Amino acid sequence: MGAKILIVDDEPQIRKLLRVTLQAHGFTTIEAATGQDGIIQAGMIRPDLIILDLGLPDMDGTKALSQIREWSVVPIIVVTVRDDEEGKVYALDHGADDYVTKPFGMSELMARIRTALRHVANQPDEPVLKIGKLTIDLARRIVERDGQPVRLTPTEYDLLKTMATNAGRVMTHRQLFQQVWKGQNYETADHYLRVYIGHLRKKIEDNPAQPNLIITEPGVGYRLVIPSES
Amino acid sequence: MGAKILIVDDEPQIRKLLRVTLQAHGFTTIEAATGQDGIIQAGMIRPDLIILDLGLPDMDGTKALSQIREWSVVPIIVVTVRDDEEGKVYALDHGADDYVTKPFGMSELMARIRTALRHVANQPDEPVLKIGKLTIDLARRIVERDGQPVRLTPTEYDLLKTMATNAGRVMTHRQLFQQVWKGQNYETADHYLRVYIGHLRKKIEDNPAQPNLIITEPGVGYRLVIPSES
DNA sequence: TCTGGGTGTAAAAAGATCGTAAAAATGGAG
DNA sequence: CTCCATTTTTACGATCTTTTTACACCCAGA
Repeated sequence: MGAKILIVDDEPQIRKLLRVTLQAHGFTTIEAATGQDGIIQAGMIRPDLIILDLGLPDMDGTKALSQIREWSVVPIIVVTVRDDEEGKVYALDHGADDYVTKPFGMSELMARIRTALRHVANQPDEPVLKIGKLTIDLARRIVERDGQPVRLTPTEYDLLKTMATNAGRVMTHRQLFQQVWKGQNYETADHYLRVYIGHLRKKIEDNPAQPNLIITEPGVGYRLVIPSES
Repeated sequence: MGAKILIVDDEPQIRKLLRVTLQAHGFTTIEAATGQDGIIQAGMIRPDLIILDLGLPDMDGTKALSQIREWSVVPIIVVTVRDDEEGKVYALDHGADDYVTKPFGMSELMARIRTALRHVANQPDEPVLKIGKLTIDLARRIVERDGQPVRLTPTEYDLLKTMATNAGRVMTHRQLFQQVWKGQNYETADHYLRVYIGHLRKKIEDNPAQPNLIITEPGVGYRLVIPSES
């Protein structure tokens, strides 16, 4: 996942424990020992989640909570030794997204972090390749040319995909063949390629007879040019 | 505020306690004593939040949790006597938004309810999909075409649901089969698909012979097109 | 001008996949 | 047990892809 998590706690051993565990779960961690520093870091780094200890030396943790909430909706999980119900209610009503009492189980905290992150779940951007007037949406398996969808057969699509993911680079006959016709022995290979390159050109080139997208490198292979070149 | 809250708990005295307290705070309450009834109520009433006891007589509470999560993003606060960490992690990772252990303080629960409601306050997520002239109400399990209800068998519905929740995207044969025929081995799979895609087309396409909703991507799978495309 | 490797189109044959109807099996309700 | 809706299986023709075959091309170099 790799979300950035800001740890605001004055006890070094707690910070270390959190840091190690979080990093073991694939998160990136930033640390702050004081409320003041925590607020600054929250503004600078823009973490995806904040773990906030209420028992800070320089200021009341709830103060830090309120200050961060003035401009940010980042999920904040409050972690504290105080177990009084009043404190929980206060923190939750002042913007905390969860409240965990020390000592807490690490796996529970991790689950609560996942839950909090889920609330702001904006699914990661889909990989969309853009090469000139060509758009290739790998997740949706959609190819568009000037916004118009282009119908491709599986082999055509695979071929275009491998060239697009290596756009600007020359792909040798052998490389293309092995990527598209997986695990078949190289026989009439470059003839297949010629046929399918032909199909592709007919479908995505303005003028298939004079291709300016799929360039042939004689004796070597083919190359999908990226727009800056002509 | 007046949010509707569904209470799913088999103990009448707990339900009463929750009902009285919640109503005192201005909430509207609905009650269910069993998991089965809870799931039905969740679909019928569309509560703004659900309080779910895991210790239900008729079914495992986590089962109910998962079922509701299939079509709804309503906040669910799990309330239970079980205090084991494993259970907490499991529930949180399966869609619960919070986990409170009995006995709990009422004011804390109220604060956690307010926090949970805050999360969905600014993202009204209707569990109703609209794709062209097709309307799919995931909560009520109702499909309409031009306002006319469409009768679907369970398998047909599951198939349409998985395609609709991934509208615009190509679903491979394998993906569709695993979603709809859960945990069966891939054998005559794509044949089942052909048959059921045929059924669906007959029921939702204007002209089943020339489908413009469920289009087949030969060699790959099927795609439910979203209206902007033709 | 002829020759030959590498290349580009077209269209055929071969092969795989797809759509439909309808029969057989399954399973739940009464 | 019987009925009925649904699912699974069977069968076959239609359609789409891939592979194969055929031939024209361009451009060196002899």
